[in-house]
Amino acid sequence: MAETPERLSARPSWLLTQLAVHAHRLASEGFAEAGARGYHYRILAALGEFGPASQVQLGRRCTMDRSDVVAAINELSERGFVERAPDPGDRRRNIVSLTAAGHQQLRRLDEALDAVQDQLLGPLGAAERATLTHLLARLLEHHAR
Amino acid sequence: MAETPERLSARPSWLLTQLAVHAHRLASEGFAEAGARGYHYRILAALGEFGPASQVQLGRRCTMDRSDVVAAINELSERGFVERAPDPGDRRRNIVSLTAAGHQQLRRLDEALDAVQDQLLGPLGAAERATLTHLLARLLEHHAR
DNA sequence: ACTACATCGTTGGTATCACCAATGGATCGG
DNA sequence: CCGATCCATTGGTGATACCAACGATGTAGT
Repeated sequence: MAETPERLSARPSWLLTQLAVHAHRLASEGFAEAGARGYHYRILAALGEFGPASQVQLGRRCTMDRSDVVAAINELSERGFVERAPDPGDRRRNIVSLTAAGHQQLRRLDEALDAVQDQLLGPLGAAERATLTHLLARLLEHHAR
Repeated sequence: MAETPERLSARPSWLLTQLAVHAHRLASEGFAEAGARGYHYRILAALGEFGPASQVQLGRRCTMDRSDVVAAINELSERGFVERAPDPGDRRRNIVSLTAAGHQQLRRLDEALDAVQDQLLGPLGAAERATLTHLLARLLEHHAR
């Protein structure tokens, strides 16, 4: 009983979106322990890898809308993880950069997210994980063209 | 430029959730042409495959919260796609069933969703699609245990 | 130089999905 | 018969993903 209709369970779009729900839940739980959420991690990750950036740049790198970047940075700066400074070369822009506490938070969230991968991929062996990752990466690149 | 941080792009949870965004967008566009959304399709699909059911049953089969089932059925019944009738054998329950128009809408949405699968899986060959589907199905079953 | 256009941050929305708590009516176990 | 449970419903919340519009600023065309 409580069977899922085959119309759903046989379709890749269903498998993908439903599994994403579980992935999102696992990640959210990990982030919540550090008082963060997905958008915060994206911003911190982009700053940690590419260095200080404008908010539009962050939006592009994180696949986030500009308005959502504003809110995320507000929250991150309230907690002292990032700093906003006016760009002297272009006064329309803000330059957002990581603080020391921000680096620390990023490392913390990194660890939490690593644990999530294992939970998510659960019963899959190393070769299967690689296959899945590769297929997903190809598809994502195709759709993000 | 506009590169995605490797912390994100290298993680299966990121690939999965981001690809799910694309899948959801494609499906939503398909559904929108018929004036529907995901929850509506789930309910129609469950009714079409398993026949009339109570709302709790529908919630279990569609992975939906009871309160969301209420709202979806309200909208579906306003459009004449489903009917609510009291269960004579248990007056706590409603028996929800498909109308003729509901069957037709289900077929319509089925076609739209089939087209979505092709768009979603884009560049993948048949064997790759099967591999991906199989891996996703195994993981989903694991998490839905 | 002046005008038209584009860009950036910001505000203030909307939709979808997922989930939770509480209520009142109905049913069932003991 | 009474307490526990089940069901539908109401009324919320949070996260993600969007969109439109505004003012300030910068750039390009003429």
